[in-house]
Amino acid sequence: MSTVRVRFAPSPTGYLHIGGARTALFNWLYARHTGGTFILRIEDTDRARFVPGSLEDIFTSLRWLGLDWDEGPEVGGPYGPYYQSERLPLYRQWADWLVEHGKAYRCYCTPAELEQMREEQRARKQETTGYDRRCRYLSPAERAAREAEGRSWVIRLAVPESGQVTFHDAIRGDITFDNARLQDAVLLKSDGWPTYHLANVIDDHFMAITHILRGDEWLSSVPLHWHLYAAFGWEPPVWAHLPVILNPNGQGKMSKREIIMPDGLVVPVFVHQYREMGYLPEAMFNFLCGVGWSLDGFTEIYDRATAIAAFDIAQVQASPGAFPADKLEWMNGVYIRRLAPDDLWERMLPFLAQRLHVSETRLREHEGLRLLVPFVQERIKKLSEAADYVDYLFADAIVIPDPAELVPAGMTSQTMAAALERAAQTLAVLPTWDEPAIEAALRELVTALGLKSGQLFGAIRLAVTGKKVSPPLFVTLQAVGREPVCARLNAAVALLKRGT
RNA sequence: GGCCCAUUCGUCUAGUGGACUAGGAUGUAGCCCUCUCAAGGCUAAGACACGGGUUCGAACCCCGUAUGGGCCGCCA
Repeated sequence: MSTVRVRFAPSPTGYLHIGGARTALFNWLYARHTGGTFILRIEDTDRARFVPGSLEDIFTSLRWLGLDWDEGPEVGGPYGPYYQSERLPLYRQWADWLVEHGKAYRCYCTPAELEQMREEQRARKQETTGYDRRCRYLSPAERAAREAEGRSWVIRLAVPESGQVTFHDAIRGDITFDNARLQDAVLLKSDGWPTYHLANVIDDHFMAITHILRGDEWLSSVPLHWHLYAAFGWEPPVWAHLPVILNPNGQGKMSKREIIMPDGLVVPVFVHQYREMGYLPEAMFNFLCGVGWSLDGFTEIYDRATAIAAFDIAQVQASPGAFPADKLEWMNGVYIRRLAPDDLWERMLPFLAQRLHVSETRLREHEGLRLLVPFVQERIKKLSEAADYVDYLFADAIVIPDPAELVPAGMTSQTMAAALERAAQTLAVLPTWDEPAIEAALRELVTALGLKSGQLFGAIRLAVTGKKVSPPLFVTLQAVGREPVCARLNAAVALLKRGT
């Protein structure tokens, strides 16, 4: 029994996309499930579309998700090199082999000629468009003439012009195509570099790939690949075409750039963007598993080991699905709440430092901040949101744009000013400055003044934090500290008195 | 336009001929809790695209229609 060997084969033409990450994940899951090998191969045959930095991004994003590769860049392996740009002689050798054996041929058409041909086909409204094989049946003399002219050429595969090809897809079952619809695809470009089709088939063969799990957009090129394997006399691997991920609104393949939803919500498409927004890698991993696959139909939260144990290609969804952005939001919140407070603290620090413009060192020394972490934890869905719940800790003074908001229904500026004054006086002389003492004192004050707790507490919250929403009040006051609390309360009192 | 793939609550999905009065999750709405917002608990509405077959019996098998998606490059 041969061991499973799967690969993720991105091209460095952009940052790691959510769709690519899901493809990588399913390959990785299958490898880990079967005890097989997960290979990373870089398909850098399109020099024109190379994007600087994309390679590094692919590596760091994969590692961030915990998708470690057993063979490939930076780790090596017995089937290298793992960059296609370093395997050029192989492709040329086998392309020539195909020509020598009559399976492929040199085509001397220029891009301009091909464009003109397509133009004519469109004008005629021809049913089948594409290369008309004009160079396939050149006589030896014609061929020699073109060679003598020194014309550049590409190598095209000579696919059968009739008959059918039927192949098996591990997710969709048997699929049949008519050969008549196939193109004599270019295998080797005029610059001597291979196209995807050639390089992919040769590498998969020589890297002993057993299963190809890739995006659905490749399904229609399987017949071509099938004929390539046949021409070489090689055994094809098992194909499994993963459903494409659609935009969150279900319309169209997920964009290559960020998506703006009708309600203004921005949905990023690159893995690094999610990392930067404060999504947890374990949440992202769990979430991605659920796009096109389901553990058991009812368990939503599960770890890597559970996913690995249960993963099965045959259970992968065949139909395309929208990117469930709202579910990711929820799931990240679940993972944040599950974190040990110390763990969350460490992960939050870089985000806080960036948003609050305060050094991590100073953040670490801030006892009040540390005190609020558990309360922030159950309120945020992304690490980047934490700053919104603690920024007032680092403010010199609180700005209350609208003093009227300090005064709830049933109260006046005067009564509230008096109440806040009493609160400040009470808190100023509390024997101890901690949450139970603060709560006891303020609840007592509420009773003494004949108020509802919400009336007073809401005003104190606004006066001290500048916000209507914050972590629970008493621990928030403790975190802010006695001096600033009293100062801010008194500032609010002054504001109210000035307003009347 | 041609070819190929797909079609279960708004969305992600369970379901592989009888256990389906179609399950879970998210989202939405309501209630409880409550100092705000969350979290948590409870409840509600919400789907087998349509039409034909096959079968004692169909979400599940077959055909057609519709709809969605993918591909038709010297891109991957």
